[in-house]
Amino acid sequence: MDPQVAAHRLNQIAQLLEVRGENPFKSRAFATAARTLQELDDEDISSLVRSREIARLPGIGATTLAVLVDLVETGDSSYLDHLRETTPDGLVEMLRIPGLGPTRIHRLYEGLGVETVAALEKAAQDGRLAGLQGFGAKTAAKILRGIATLRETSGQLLHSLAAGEAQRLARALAKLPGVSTVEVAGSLRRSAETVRDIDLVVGCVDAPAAVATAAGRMSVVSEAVGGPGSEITLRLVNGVRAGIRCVPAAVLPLALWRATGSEEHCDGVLALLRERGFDLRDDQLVDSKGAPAADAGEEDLYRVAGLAWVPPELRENRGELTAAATGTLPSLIELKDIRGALHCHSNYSDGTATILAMAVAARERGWQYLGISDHSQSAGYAGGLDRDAVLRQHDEIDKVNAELKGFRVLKGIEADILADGRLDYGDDLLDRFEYVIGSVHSRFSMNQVQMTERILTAMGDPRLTILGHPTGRLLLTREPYPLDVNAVIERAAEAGIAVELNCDPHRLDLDWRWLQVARTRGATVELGPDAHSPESLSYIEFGVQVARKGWLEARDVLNARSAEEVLQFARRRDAGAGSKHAS
DNA sequence: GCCGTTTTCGGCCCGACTGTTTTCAGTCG
Repeated sequence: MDPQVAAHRLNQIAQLLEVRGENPFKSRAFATAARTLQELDDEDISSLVRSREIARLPGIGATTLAVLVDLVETGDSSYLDHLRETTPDGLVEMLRIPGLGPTRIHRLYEGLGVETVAALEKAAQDGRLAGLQGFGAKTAAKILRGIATLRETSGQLLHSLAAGEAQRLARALAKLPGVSTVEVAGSLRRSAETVRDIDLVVGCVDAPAAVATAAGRMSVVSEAVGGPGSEITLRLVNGVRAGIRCVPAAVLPLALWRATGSEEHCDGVLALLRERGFDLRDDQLVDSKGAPAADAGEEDLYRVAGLAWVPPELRENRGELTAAATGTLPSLIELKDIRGALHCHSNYSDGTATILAMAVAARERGWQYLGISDHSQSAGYAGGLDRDAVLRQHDEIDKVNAELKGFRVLKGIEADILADGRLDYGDDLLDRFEYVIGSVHSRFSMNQVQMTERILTAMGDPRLTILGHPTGRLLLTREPYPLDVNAVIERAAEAGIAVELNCDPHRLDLDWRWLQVARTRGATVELGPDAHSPESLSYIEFGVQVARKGWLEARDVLNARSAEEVLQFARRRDAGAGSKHAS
């Protein structure tokens, strides 16, 4: 039993309990157990479950253990089956509509017999919803907007989820007879933040069509739609769609190139090829006489087109062909360039681990420093630090630093940017931090003028080092708040403030399209894992991929610098603003 | 449903915002 599959089942139980109106803590207990499983590195938890050892993990108790035992022994959960049979399918889907929670979903079901999103839409349109006790016209309008968002985003997957699915599917495909290699293509290879489906290219020893047929019969497949012989579209058991293209191993590199896209980028390259008398036929590079060039790879293709090789992340037709033709492609940042992280939480606020545990995990990643930036006092929901807690934390950081040789923990804070643009502590306390991240966590419904003014005001504070998750978006669930991002980037470049690329896979904020702008304007970018546990330090890996997509080089990135340089960056800003005050 | 300074049941993230009500419930971060 794969822990991810088990976690998925527990989450399904949690959601069903929610919409059935059961004790919310019961639902949360299942969600907590699911999260515990998600964090396991094991490929298979069967023996852990059979020995009952898994019950020693936090959040797994008698009932969740019974579900896991059922899953391992029968491959299914009779409890989940029972819940599914007695709960309309549409209710769980409604949880994804912003502004609609379990209680109201339950009331709509009881009061109006609404069981599906379509029926909900109808009730919102014809006035029945607004007539229900506790509901009104504004709620109806908000729900209709929410349904529209749901439709736009349904079927899309976060990059992080899709990447995991793609790896699992690739491993399964690699085991089929006649398969030599499996490569991830499409928007996933281009490191898009969300994807509609997974594209894989399969290199075959012979008979690609037979491999495609076999792929359609794998156990993880619920439905297979055959393409023209060697192509097949799969719908997996968990609803994810995957396009599989099977090709002779010899032409894999160029088949992969084509399947990687984007279409506009490929069309541009092909046009240049044709200008020079070459073409691509059956995934082979051919010259004007139609003779195929043996073993041609991606590099050869670009070379023949008169271009430098373009990294997959950049293939979006946003100037990369011109840059490749003139030798001005950026030297993209790599994971090994990262020397530390600055946006991390500890158990002082809503993180799960101690400062020491976080620091040790960071050191194991080969980093030289870790900045702890817990929430500030206004963030009550996240256990924000009051003055005493800040002072205690600084003492603890001093102790950890004395203990860890050759590694440094930095004293940071993620201070809320309040509604009026002030940072969430008085000046004397703010001065005690070695750097300050400012983030918006409340009052999202301001208009663009107000929100821009609020953030620009915060950026006027000389203590602000980094602007955290600048647009507040949550991918597939919450739109960014309205903001004049151009003005913010402009100010960041002028004032020497770093803008964050928050690396949490749900955020990836700033958007990579804006990173390209930030780089052009000369603003520094910080890659923040926003880690709440040692494991989530790995979010930096998504961040680096997205930073590459935004054309960033190591020199553009704050935490690709040493701890001393980071502190200089923070201090220089302080000093500069100080002299301005004096004049 | 899970957990615990702790042995048996009460607490579990808590305050702001929104839209509904006219004092509060539901949702969200």
